[in-house]
Parts: sequence; structure tokens; C-alpha cells
Amino acid sequence: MRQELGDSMEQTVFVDVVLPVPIPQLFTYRVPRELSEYVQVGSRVVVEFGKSRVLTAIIAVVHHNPPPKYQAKYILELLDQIPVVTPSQLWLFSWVAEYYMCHIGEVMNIALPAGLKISSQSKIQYNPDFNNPELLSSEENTFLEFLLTQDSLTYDEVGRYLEKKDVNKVIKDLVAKHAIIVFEELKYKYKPKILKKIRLKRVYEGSEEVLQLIDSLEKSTKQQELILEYLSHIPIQDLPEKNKAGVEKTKLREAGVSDSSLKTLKDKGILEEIEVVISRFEESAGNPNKVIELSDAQREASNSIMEKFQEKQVVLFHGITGSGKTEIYIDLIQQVLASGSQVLFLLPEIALTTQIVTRLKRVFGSSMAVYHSKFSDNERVEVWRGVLDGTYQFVVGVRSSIFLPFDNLGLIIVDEEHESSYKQFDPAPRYHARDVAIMLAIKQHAKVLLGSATPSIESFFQAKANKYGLVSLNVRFGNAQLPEIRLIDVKKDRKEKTLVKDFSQLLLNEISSNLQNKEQTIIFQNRRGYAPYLNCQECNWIGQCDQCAVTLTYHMQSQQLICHYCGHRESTRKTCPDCGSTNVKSVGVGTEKIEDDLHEIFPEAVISRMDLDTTRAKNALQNIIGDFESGEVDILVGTQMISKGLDFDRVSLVGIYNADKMIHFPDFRAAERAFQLITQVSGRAGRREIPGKVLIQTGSPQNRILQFVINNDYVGFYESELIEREGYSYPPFTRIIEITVKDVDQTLAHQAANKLAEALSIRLGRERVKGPEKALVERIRNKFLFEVWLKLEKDKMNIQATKEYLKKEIVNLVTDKKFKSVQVIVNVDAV
DNA sequence: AGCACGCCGACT
DNA sequence: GTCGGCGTGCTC
Repeated sequence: MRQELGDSMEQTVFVDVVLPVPIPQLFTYRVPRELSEYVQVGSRVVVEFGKSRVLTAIIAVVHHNPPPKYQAKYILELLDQIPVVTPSQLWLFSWVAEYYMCHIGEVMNIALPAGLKISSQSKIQYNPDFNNPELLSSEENTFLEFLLTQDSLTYDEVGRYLEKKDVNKVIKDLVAKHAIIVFEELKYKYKPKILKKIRLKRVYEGSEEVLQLIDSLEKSTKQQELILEYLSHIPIQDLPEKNKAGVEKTKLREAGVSDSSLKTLKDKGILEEIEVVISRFEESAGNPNKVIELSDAQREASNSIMEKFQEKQVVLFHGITGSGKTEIYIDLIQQVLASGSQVLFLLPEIALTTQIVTRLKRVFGSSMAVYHSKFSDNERVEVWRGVLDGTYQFVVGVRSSIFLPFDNLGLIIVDEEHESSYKQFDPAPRYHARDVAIMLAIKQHAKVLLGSATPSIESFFQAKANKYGLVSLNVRFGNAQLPEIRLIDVKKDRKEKTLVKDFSQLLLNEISSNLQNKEQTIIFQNRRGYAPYLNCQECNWIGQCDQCAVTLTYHMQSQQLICHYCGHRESTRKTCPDCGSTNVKSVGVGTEKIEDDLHEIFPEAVISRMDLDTTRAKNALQNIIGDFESGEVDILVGTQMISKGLDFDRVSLVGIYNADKMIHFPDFRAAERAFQLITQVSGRAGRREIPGKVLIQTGSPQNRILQFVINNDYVGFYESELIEREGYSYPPFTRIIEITVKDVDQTLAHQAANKLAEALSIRLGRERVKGPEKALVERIRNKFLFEVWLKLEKDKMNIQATKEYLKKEIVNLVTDKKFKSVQVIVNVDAV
């Protein structure tokens, strides 16, 4: 190393880069001499990958070792003088790739906002040196004449002009005849936001110069007015240094300045126009040092958390609904920020758009960044860069904000840590943001605070095992009391025929008295749409998706049948497509129907609905919440969306329409999810002075989960659930790897899954391999799904070795010609 | 994952 | 005879 240093200047520099493709390894490129001093780990480069792809890559290693077996290509461009990805991030990317069994490129793809990636598009252009027109067919000739009138064309545009799908052949022929040139146009996606400003040229910056200028313009009133208007914004006589910043062009326009007089003064060399890059985020004043008033109980919890952090990396904060966790978070965030470290506050997607962000903004102002999926790419790039350059020391964001370029984290808060939306589902990496947060914190010597009123069984288990610190807060904030929770036996009511549209008398009476008292009601039903399916009473037809093994949900508002798995929709008029009968009944109940029924029962009430369908538009969610907060709405009907972090003052009644689906779901986590969901929904009631009531309609009032819910007994629930989990070797005693085998051919998928399960159980033992079984929805988008589950004891199994083994067996499976079409998807720590 | 190359059926 | 179908194998 020491000896080589001398000639390293002469040696060719190579870089190993991460590419956004699902291929396991890094790729080595050669660095042109003129860039060799500037390449750094974490900088982006543009490279050619394959014959016709140009991609953005990240430098992971800089070295001098020419690859022995192939000729490295040159990098085409270096995009960053200063790296945009930190070494800590590169480490995290590869940790995530390894742990969740995917490729580092896939992690990079999710982590980097699209605005930091460059895409290329192949375009064609007329070759100016072309001189053999006799080689061309007449069609080619007409096409070339068209091309000459254009600057360049994309492949798509060529296709549209020729009315052809596949234009490769045409283009290839023309290239062979040297009539056209193909080139790659790089698209830089990020565009800074630019503000146009006007200012006086430097020579006029003095008081005398300005007065002279005004005199000299005596003949043209408009121009003189313009200068005077300008001076009203920038008093040059008193503060000449203000001229440098200038005045926004739009402000002058608003004051009645015309474009033409502006142009004249610009042409005369008196004014000049400048462009300033500005942030997309509004400046908002905060008061980061604002002292947060904590109750005694809150203060004690906050101190206790800080104390536990002395010895524990992770602290689980179990604070019941309405206990005022946010104030404690703010208190802790202030302490960490004051010490100069960064803070990341993770929230589930839904909770993020709402009240809590407003409250945090009030304290932290624009020193806090928000990172959210409804943000545009440009906005995301600005948050990224702001974290990098220190503008933002504090970020509030959804799960993907775990990948922002932090280098000095002091604290990560994971609020609602039990939320399953922290686990990414569909494209790889299938990571759990809470668990990644803990890894990242270990790497950066930061602390992690997991907060929840209903902690996940896993986290509480770690706390009980003394791996995490545990702090509990069991009183509500202020004078608020926990709501009284009652179960309503709808089976009994049904027998006695007292139900009205499946609402019990008790629930209806409570709603009615709430309406009279001008108090608000929330009705929860975890099913969107009008009804889960339609059923023809004449021929027994049931609306089903032809791509998936599920019934189509009836949405009355849009008059459509929608598949909630593949998104397929068809319009319906509630007539049977088979026999044409109009005697078609909807079966089951979704939020739409509840809204409808309540309208009928309480025509005077203002009812609003909050589910995926009513909140799709950009500000819809905000509007629904706003209307409910302001008291304009009496009853809010919603899916689980209403359970997440919402805080309403005047809700005194929560009705759970039907708890049975939740508690009887066939999944080992169903009990946990049901307990969490019902407790969280119940927690929306009685958060201030008005005491709350919760009514739960169920057919099994004796159910274990419901009994724990009505007694507000989280710990009791935890202990009973733990016994169940241990009996069946489920988490937290084991780690679960879910393997999904997919194919259009059901038999083939089944055979492949069988073969894989067999192979795996040879080394792991039959008891650790469950399945294959048909997936809960056995066909999605015309592919049949089979699942194999590995249950690996945390104390006995070497997880790393098992993953290697699993990888090998999957490769083994898909290299079998017979199974080449099957897809295998691995989900580590499936939830 | 893309994307090119390559080898077989239905058409100007 | 060509066009264009998609199987398979590689990407520094």
C-alpha cells in the first residue's frame, strides 16, 4: 500500500458500482484519466450497461485492480463532485439485501428517489453524412423525409408514425444503411424550482445614481413608475445592499408593472433579471426551543426513557391510547437535536398526512423535513439533499425514509411500531422499517424508541427478555378516562329479531343520543366497498374475478364490481350477467353500505366516509379529517384508516360494526392484529373531557381476544398469546421465512412447491418446513400461488447458513428445465 | 429485470 | 421466401 501510493497517480482507476438491477454482484468500470481524481465512494456515475441501456450507478469501491477476465467499460459521466450516498447507507443497503434475501440494486432502487436516477431513452436522428439514397425503399424514403422535418424521434414516436408495434427491425435496417444514427438521450429528472427576480444593475446602487436615473426617465412615466415601484420594495437610499437580492418578478407584475416596460429597462441595461433556486417547501416558523409542558406522568415517562437509554439501545414505550405520547416524543427530540445529532421519526403512511405533523411543525418549523409517498420526486430529492447538507436535522417520514443519507443519527422514533405497514410487501426489498431502524441505529450508535399503545408481540417479548428497555404509561392525558367498552351479542339480537339492518338497538340508541347531544360518532368496519359480493337469486351466479380466486366487491357509488387484489373493475347495473335477472342480492357489508344504511336510519345526520376509495385524491384525506374535526360531520364511517393516530376531541362513541371477521381470520397473527385494531379504534373515543363509550357487535362475546380488549388488558393478552405462539412454534420463538411459488399452471406450481419443500426438509427437518399450501387467495392475476413456510428457532438455527441453503435450493429448483417458468418469492419475517 | 440474439410457423 | 413469435442467456 505504502509503496504503491507513489505510482497510484499513474495507475488506471476502476470503480465497482451498484446498478439498479436485480443481479447479485457489483460491476467494474474503468474511470477515464481526467475523472480519476474525482471519483469517490457514494457518487453517482452514468454507465452503459449491456448494449443499449444507460443507467445511473453508485460507486461502492474505488480501486486499481483491472478485472482479469473481461475488458471493463469506461464510465460515461460522473454526476457528483460530492457523494450523495453515504458509506453508512451503502453498508445499510447491503445489510438489507442480505437479510431480506434480495439484490443490492433492488434496495438502491427503493432507496434513491427517482429524481436522483437518470434514465435514458434511445432516439434516432437523420445521418447528415448519408449519401446513398438509392439503397432505400420508397417507404423508407417517405419516413426519412419525415425524420428530416423533426429534430429526432423516440422509438415510440417512430412506432406511432409508422403505425407499427415493433420498430426495431425498421430502425436496424436504416442504421445498417447508414441513413440514421441512434443515440441515447439522458433525462435528468430533478428540476430545481426557480424564482425569477429583478434587480437594478450594480452601477445604480448608490442614492445619487438612483436619483439621477429617475430624473433621466422623466419622459416615460411607465418606466419611472416601475423604478419607483422597485424602490418601494428595495429602499436603495437606505439599504443599498438589499439590491443584490432583488424583487420577485411576480410581485412587480401584481403591482401593475407591464412586461413591456420591464423589457425596455432590461434592454437599456438598467434592470437585470436573475434566477434563484429556491426550496419547494414553504418556510414555516417554528420554535424549536419551546418548552413542552408535560404532566407529571409524562415527565416521569420521559425521564425514564432517557434513563433506560443509558444501558439499552432500544426502548419500548408502551403508552395507552390518549396518554399523550407526542409531547414526550417532542421533549426527547428537542434534547437529541440540542446535542447536535440527527433525529428520524417514523410513522405509518396514513398517520403521517395528519395532525401529528402539524403539531411537530408548530415546534420545529422548517428545520424539520417531511418525507412522504404523496410527495413529488423533486420534493423528495430536496429532502435527500437537505439531509445530506445539514439543512434538515430532523425528518418525519414513512418507512422508506429509513434510507435517507443520515450520518449522525442520535435517535430514531418508530411510532405505532406494531403497524404492519412498516413491512414492505410487494417489490423487493421486503424489509421491515422498524427492524432496519434498529440495525441502522446500532451502526450509527443511535437510540431507538418504539412507541405503541398495543406493542407487537415481538417487541414486547424483547422487552420482557430485557433486550429492550420498557417504559409504560398507563394514564390518559388531562382528565380523560379510558372509554367504557361493551360487547353486544348480535346472535341473541338476531334471534330476537331486534336488529335493524344488522345494527343492534343498543348501538342505534347510543348514536341517536349522541346526535342529540351534538357529540360525534365513529363507526368502524374493516371492509371497503358496498358489499363483498353480488349473488343472483335466480341462477345463483356470484360475481368473481376471472384473474383471481376472489369475489368481486360491489361498489355502489361507482356502479362497479372491483377486484381488490388485481384492481380489475367492470361496471354493473346489479343485473345478473348470466340469466339477466334483476333479482340480484348484495351479500355482506362494506363501509359504503353502512354509510347508506345510516343515512336511511338517521336522515338528519351528516355522515362522512373514510376509506381507500374516498381518500385517493391528493387532499381528500385532509378534507375529511378537517370536516370531522370542525364538527360539521356527526358520524364518520371508516376502515382501519380511522384507527391510525387520529385525535378528535368530540368523539364520545365508537361502534365496531362486526368484530367477527377479524378475530376468526385464518392466520397466526390474526389475534394480535384484531386486538391491536379494536383497541386502537376504541382509543379514538373519549380523548378529552367527554367520556367515551365503545360498542362492539359480535357473534362470539366470550372470545378470548374481546375479553382482553374490554378489560384494557394488553399484558394479559400478550401472555395468553405467547402461550399460543409457543405451542405452534410461531414468532417470537421462531423466525418465519415465507416462500411463495407462482405459476400460470396450477399443477406445475404445486409440483415445484412440493419439490422445494421436500428439498428443504432434508436438511431442516420436516417440523421446520410447513406446506406447501394453497395461498389464502390461491390465484392472483391468473397465477396460482403456493406457500412454503420455514419456522426457524431463533436460538437453535443459524439463520445465515439457512438462508444460503435456501438460496441454493431455489436456484436448484428453477434451473430444472421443467420449472423454468415458475417464480419464487422469498419474504423474510413475513407479517 | 431488460434486451439482444436465435431459431421455427403464417403471411405479403 | 420474410415477418415476427417468444425461448435463453448475458449484462462489467
